[in-house]
Order: sequence, then C-alpha cells, then structure tokens
Amino acid sequence: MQIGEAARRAGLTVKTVRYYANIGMVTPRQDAATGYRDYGEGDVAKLQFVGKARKFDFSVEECRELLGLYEDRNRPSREVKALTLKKVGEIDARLAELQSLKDELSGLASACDGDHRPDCPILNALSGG
Amino acid sequence: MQIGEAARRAGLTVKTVRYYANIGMVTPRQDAATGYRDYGEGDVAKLQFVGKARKFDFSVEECRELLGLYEDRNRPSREVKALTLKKVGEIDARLAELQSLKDELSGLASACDGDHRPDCPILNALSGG
DNA sequence: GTAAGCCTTCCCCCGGGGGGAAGGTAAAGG
DNA sequence: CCTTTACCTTCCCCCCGGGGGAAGGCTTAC
Repeated sequence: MQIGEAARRAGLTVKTVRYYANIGMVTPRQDAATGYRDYGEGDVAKLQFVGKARKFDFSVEECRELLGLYEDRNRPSREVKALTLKKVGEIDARLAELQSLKDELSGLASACDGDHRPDCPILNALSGG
Repeated sequence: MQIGEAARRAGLTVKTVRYYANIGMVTPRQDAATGYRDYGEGDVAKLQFVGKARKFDFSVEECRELLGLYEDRNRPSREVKALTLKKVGEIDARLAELQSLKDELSGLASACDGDHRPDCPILNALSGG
C-alpha cells in the first residue's frame, strides 16, 4: 500500500512515516514503476509499534532498540524489561524534579497578594540572591 | 565588564549570554573602541533573574515577559501571580501525564518475567491492538 | 616574538518532525 | 480529450535553547 494508507492505519502523519523511513527505522519496499514507497502489513505493524512506544515516552533511538527486540523472536525478555525499567527510572527522576519545581512555585504564588500593588514575592525571589 | 565576567557572575555560559543579547532579552551597551559587549550591574542582575526563571521552567518568551514586569516598578503583582499560576497548571498537567505513563510502564514491567525466555508482556502490549 | 586569554561573527548540530514549494503520476468526471 | 483532484516524490527552512568549534582580531604577560 502507499504511504498515505500506511500512515492512516498506524495513526501517524505521512511526514512522520517518511521520517521513519529516512532514518532507517521502518523501511518499506520501493515500487520500481512509480518510485513510491510500498508498505506491507508487517511495516504497518512496526509503525504501530513505534507509535505506541513513542507515546510511552521512548525516544526514537530507544524505539529502534525495542523494535530490534520485537523483531527478534528469540530475544530474552530480560532486555526488554531492563529498557522499560530504565525508562521508569527516568520518568521518576523527572517527576521528582517537576514536583519540587511545583512546590516552590506554588509557595511563591500563595505568598503573593496578586492585587494591584507592585510588591511581589515572586519577583523578589527571582531577583534576590 | 566583558561578557565572560558577566556570564560567570550570572552563572551562565558565554554562549547563553550572547544568545540572550542576540534575541534582545538582555542587551548590553557596546564598547565603541573594541566592539565588545559591555555589561553593567543592572545587566548582570537581569541575567541572574533570567537564569533563575529558566530553572523554574519558564520558557525564554515567558522570561521576557517576567523581565518586563520585573523592570516595571509599578506593575501590579496580579500579572506576575497569574503567569506563575499558569506555569503551575502546566507543571500539574505534565505531572499527571508522566504519572499515568509511569503507572502503565511499571505495570507492564512487573508483568514481565525478565528472564531468558522470549515471552514478554511489554512487547505484546506495544504490538497488540 | 609568541603564547595565552579574551573577544567577535559565522555556520552546523541535537530531537522529532511540521510546513510548504516544485514537480511527477494516476484515476475520475465532464 | 482535458481538467480537476488526490496522491506521491525530493528539497529546503522552521521550531527551542542553546553547544561546538572555526576563523580572525585585540591585549597582556612572559
């Protein structure tokens, strides 16, 4: 099938699918007559797989790695689990960072009157030592 | 003072400080003789202010806005508070998103044996409908 | 004289594509 | 048969927030 239908079936944009072909992530056959990319069912499955992994916050490089494991029917599940746990750890770190950021900011916001007067603890905090 | 010392005192890199000058965020005077950027105390204060606001996850554009409020000695604190609360809301949304991502991923990871066998619920989830 | 340490502008790089131009192709409608 | 529409292709520039480094100019110190 052509790239448009493959993209629709994978829930991705044509641009994205073409990008994945360019970086060698999901490489379809090429129609000799038209020069168009020619996607098969397996390609669509891979595109869907990558689309979901991206939603799970895996980077394109990590998707490439997961895709390699996905295609290797004999890979040990250990490797997939390790990659997943690493990602969970990263998400945890980012969660902690965002949480402390939020705490500081909401502390400042609640200390600020938020009226017409110019005095503002938020700006004082940003400008002070 | 020259850009190097201004950067050191603000805790930023020279590249970053030059970038802020280029985008019109913190614009120093220019030494007529050498053509070098010439930073004053006020400029350093602004650079420090921006540096802290960036750490609080404000975008460069938001920093520009905050800086405008910071320089306006008569601004109402209301505006600063509104910007801060908007940012807190964005952080909240991102926190929820990351949390649900983490839940899904750790659920998958705990369902995966993680041994030498190829069966893996994680990959199944990524490839399945 | 020359080496070190400043400074300047200039251009390419990252991720992950989006937007759109210019040009080829195929099918359907009038 | 001609035109419109809907595909497809490659190509290049754009976003953010700078980082890396080249090429070149200026002092200052040894």
